[in-house]
Amino acid sequence: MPRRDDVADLEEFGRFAEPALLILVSLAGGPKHGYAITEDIVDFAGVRFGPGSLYGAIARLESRGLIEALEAEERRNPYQLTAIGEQALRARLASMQTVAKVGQRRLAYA
Amino acid sequence: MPRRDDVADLEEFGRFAEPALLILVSLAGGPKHGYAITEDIVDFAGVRFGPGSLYGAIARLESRGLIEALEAEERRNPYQLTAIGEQALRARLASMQTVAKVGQRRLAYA
DNA sequence: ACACGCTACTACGTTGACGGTAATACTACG
DNA sequence: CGTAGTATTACCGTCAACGTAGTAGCGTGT
Repeated sequence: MPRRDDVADLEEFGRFAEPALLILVSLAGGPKHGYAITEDIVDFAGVRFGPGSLYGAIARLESRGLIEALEAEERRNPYQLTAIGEQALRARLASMQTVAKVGQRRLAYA
Repeated sequence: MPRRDDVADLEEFGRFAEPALLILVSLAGGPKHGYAITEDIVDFAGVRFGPGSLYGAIARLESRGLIEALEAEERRNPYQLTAIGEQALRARLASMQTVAKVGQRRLAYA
């Protein structure tokens, strides 16, 4: 039962996909390789990244030590969260929720 | 220019300030001019934007019809959310919370 | 045996959002 | 009258985001 992105038009202001964050969230569910991450993100966020966005973001996350490569099997390059990456994700999600709550409270009184 | 690998900077890995979103949240609390928006964002998000980030983002938001200029008083250029901007913000905050919840649930089982 | 789609990437090029610095100008305070 | 705060415009470099194209193995049907 696929829930299509019917609000995609509204989401479409600017670049707001935030590949890096979504990749971290995906890896929070366990190690995955690139393609599996893409599919996972489609499932939980309704956004599909092209290879350019995906592997670009993965490379940046790795160079910053937020994720790390596991041993490659066949053509697959699996990655997992590092301890730093997990901490960073936790902090990031918390501040996201704070902002979201502030915004929603303000919208309620508007 | 304090660029270049500040790895353990958990609060901001990469560019994650998202001026546009924070400006919309700020304006959800009522019309404001640029400087007031900056100070408001410092209060509720703990982030201070330089003029380049702020007025750049404002210009983009206006050209996309998410915010609109009010009559200027003295040197101040106040802005307010448009109906589209409000809808967009609502949708955006909702999807942010969804992602945040998925992430936190996954981290809990890790 | 061949085409087709799915998997899983690599390589490359563009662009514009982001964020910094500098400059401007007005006001208020001691 | 210098300094701090207010409020903005102008300018510019950088890199994340994102698209497109190409490569290549595997499986399934016809």
